[in-house]
Amino acid sequence: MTHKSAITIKDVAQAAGCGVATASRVLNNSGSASADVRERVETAARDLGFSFSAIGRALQSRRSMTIGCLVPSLANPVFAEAVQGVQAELQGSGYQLLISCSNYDEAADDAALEMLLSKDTDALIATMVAPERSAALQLAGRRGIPVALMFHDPMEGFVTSYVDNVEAAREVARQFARLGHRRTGFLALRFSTSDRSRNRYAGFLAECRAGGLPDPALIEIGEAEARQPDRLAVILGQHPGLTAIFASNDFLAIALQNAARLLGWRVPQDMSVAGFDGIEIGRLLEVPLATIETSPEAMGRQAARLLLERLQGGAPVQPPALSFHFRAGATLAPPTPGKGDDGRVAAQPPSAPPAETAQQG
Amino acid sequence: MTHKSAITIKDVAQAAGCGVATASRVLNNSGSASADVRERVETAARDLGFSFSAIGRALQSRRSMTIGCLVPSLANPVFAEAVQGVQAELQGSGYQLLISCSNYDEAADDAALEMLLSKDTDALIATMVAPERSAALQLAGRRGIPVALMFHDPMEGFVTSYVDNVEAAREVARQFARLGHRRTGFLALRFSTSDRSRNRYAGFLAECRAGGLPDPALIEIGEAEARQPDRLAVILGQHPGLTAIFASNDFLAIALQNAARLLGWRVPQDMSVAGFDGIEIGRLLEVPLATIETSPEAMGRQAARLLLERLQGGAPVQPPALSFHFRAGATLAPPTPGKGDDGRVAAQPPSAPPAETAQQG
DNA sequence: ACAAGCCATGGAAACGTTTCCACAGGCCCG
DNA sequence: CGGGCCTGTGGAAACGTTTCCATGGCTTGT
Repeated sequence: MTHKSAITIKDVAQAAGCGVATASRVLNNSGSASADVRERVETAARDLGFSFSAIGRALQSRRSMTIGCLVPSLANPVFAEAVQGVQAELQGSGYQLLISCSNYDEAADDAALEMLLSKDTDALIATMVAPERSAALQLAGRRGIPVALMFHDPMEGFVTSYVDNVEAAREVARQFARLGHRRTGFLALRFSTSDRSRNRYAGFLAECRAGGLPDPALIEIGEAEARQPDRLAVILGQHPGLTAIFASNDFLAIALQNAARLLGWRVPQDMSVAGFDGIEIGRLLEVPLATIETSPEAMGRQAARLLLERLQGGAPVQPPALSFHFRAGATLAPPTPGKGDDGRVAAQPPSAPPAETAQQG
Repeated sequence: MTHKSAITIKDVAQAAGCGVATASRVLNNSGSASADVRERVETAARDLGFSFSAIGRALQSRRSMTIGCLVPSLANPVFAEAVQGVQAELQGSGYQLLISCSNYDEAADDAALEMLLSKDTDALIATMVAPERSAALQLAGRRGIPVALMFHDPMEGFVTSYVDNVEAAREVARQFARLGHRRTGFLALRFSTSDRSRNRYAGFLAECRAGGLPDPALIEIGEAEARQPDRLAVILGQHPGLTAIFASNDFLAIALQNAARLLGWRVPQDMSVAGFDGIEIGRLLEVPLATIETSPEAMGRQAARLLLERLQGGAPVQPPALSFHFRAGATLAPPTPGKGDDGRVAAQPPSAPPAETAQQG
């Protein structure tokens, strides 16, 4: 108790007057032991305040009971929630979570993964800049370490927990089109380092084309513009003809509205906006945000479950994409005739009330 | 490479035709070795794809190079950012982060801490429901494991990284009073499990009294009310006389405005609102949120730094509280005369323009 | 009453690493 | 030319645990 530490099973065995093997059996409830010695060992362990050394155990069992988790950043609530989901699912399984962040840096990604691997993690969960190029990820696979990806589309050799960004983005495009929007834009943050962002654009673009609409404008911005409304406003001002913009995430969608306000544009009258992710605050705003609702928490849970199954000997099996859900919001309305656009009225004016939801998955 | 795994230093030594001791010395650049054998060992290690087993090392060195971190939940961006700060500060130190969440449950708190301890973590960072009652925390202290708290006020026997919630809340009360508000309220979520919430109320109450104002109404709500605007509106409707409400965090402040809207109250004309934390979205809203800005990221970084210093042999030293900053916002205005209140005009009408900021720490 | 089996038990090996120690050879200096 | 001292090297112990195996005593069935 008052000692520095270091009460090993050897101390317990000595205090109980038995061998370490016996003490181990008693404390693990494995093998047999007489009531007598069982009592002595348990008392000794309690009195000495003994607790197992996970390291000793790990060394002998070749399992660290640790799962490594790599995400771009915990400052992004989407990833934080996913990790929370992983954590929740791991509760009670005996596995602990070792986390690492890459800050959206591809080199850091690989380095962090290697670090986790060198820590003898029993399994890995990762969201990366470019999983398809990651040497460390390949290495993990070759070593037979179970790996689950999160947020990424299915990829040869790895299971993943994901939402179909392409399909979700198509849904947004359909909503825009149904309201009569023709000149649209896609506002992207971290386009080069996020396959999610790229997939959303790809889906949006594909559906616009499928609907006979002009290609959406791709507006790429950096961190700085995202958090400085005046700078974002300048960029937005360079795209005057757009009547609806799809932002690659909800935070961006809110920042976008702020920038629009600086330009004197009203949402949704002068410009419609849709986001992605479905963060809860979006629902509470004075003008509720139209967005694609997803559940990062469920994604984390699923990824963790996939790993646990494999750790228990199951075969890797790729589950279907998680469902998403279009959340209607007041940031979305038909374009004001004559404003910005080329003046043509939408081919299909919104006769039906806006669909509340679209399910997929 | 194609093997399951398990290339140990023994294999490297064998391949290089030397003893394991020599291989260890070469690979660690400790002790001496001839250029000849050095070359052979390095080649062998590279060819075999050898990497050290952290477990073997930990067992022998008695240091796991792992730091445990316990927070209530990663779904709360405040804690997620703090962990991100911890993570960032630990980068390059060689320490890895083992995280656990208690979901605001006191029993889970203690269990999780014990779990982390049993994993042989070299140090601990924790935010708990009740650190002063935690047996596991005491145990860690007795074992000589460096511990740093986060978000908690200084506490005998432990260093902590924190912001002075009492003082910050007093600042909010002063801002309210300066604008002429008299009948105020404090909206609290998780009052019983969060000393932060309680301290904020305590400071708010103290300053109201110091300013000769009536005691603020304490409005406690649960998770359910926080995320269902209609239910929150019902509760809010039971407190008709209040002209300004201080919400214990920004999310709550936004939900509160939503509820007010449902009641037909305008913010700030019918009711002023202030939050706490300073989340970024608050700045981007159409009606920017008045709040206390803090930096959870800095808190995490500081906590991590404290631990690293102690792990390098430094003595524990309690740093001063981190600074906070009152962020003015459009949710705050003088009360409309005659509305709700007892009709008396504030003793000190706001002659000076609202102070932009208040610094502390 | 004796063989066969079961139960309780402890010694020892193994896991992967670092480090202490011992040993051998070569060098310098007296 | 011999003693002391570095340098390079490898064997072995230690870290804390689990598990294999051997041992010895006891029970059970014939």
